[in-house]
Amino acid sequence: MSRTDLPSQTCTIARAVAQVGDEWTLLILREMFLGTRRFDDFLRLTGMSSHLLAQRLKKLEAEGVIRREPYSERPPRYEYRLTEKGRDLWAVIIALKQWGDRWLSAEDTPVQIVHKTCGQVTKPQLTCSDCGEPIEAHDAEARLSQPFELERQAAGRAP
Amino acid sequence: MSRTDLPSQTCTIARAVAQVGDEWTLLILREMFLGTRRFDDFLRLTGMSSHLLAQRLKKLEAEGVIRREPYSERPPRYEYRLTEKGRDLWAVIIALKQWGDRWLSAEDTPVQIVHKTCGQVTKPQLTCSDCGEPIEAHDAEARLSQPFELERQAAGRAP
DNA sequence: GTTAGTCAATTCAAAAAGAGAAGTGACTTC
DNA sequence: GAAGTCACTTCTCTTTTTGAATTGACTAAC
Repeated sequence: MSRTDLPSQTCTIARAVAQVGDEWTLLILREMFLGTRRFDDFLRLTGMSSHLLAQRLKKLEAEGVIRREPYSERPPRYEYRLTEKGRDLWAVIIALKQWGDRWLSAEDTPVQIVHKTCGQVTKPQLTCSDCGEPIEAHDAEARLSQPFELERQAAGRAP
Repeated sequence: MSRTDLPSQTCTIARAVAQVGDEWTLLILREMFLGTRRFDDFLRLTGMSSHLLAQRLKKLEAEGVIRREPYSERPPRYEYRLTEKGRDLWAVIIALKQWGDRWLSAEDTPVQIVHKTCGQVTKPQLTCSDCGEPIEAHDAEARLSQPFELERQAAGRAP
């Protein structure tokens, strides 16, 4: 199986990975959340090649994660903005950031998150939607749906 | 700049992306959190090539995300387990899952998360560590450290 | 005591993706 | 009218990925 088959999987993690789970896409999203909107700023700030950037922006637009908007007619100029679907990826980027801050940083974190509502610097954490307590890997148990369970048992075997 | 330069960046998101931000690594992590431990189960359940799997497992081991442990001496057999650093990536995988469930799923979610402490099916959400309220992109403001800000201004220009 | 099977890989050739430099077109500013 | 900006596209070269086959150290079945 190749990466191009990921979108057709049942697993929603695999599908999410197919849409945004590569190095450059994640960096583009980081820049989006830092307020970057323009092609050459993405180029400059991510260091990726223009070829790749153009390709990824097209893919993200086709998926509905970002939209391309003219901000000048003459000369024709475009900028890129997150859609609601795109903005919803914030949790993914923040989760990566928290992990990076904890495990990969020598000094202080390069980016702090301020919660506008309460005004404080915050370290967003995952909490249970039911009881509100913070939740980590060992507090949780995964329960597979029956179709998904069957699909997994069948995987990799001759039919 | 190539992907191989990502680990040397100041940004902890870029560093995190360099360690775990690719398609197959994210799928391996999904399997880890579902309890998969053995080489051929990863092969079967992710559909990736054995070459890639061996390579990624080595990289993750070198980074300290997983560890390789013998579970049988004769014949020599190994299994892979998450380290604490690896288990801490749970938030990333869950964030991807929630996004996938919301935006990419036709039917019910294939995987439910049960909070062992309270016994309920939960949809983990990011909350502010200070006030405890749920937090999303528009509630937050990024504040860059000065060194990082300067690095960004300098990026892509001749020195 | 062969023969088949399991598991954890490694090897190899072909195909796909990425990197880096250069070029393009529609303008604006000096 | 020359130079610069922005949003790309094109080109070649290199690296990575794919997919199939193979290996080696065993065990279990006949």
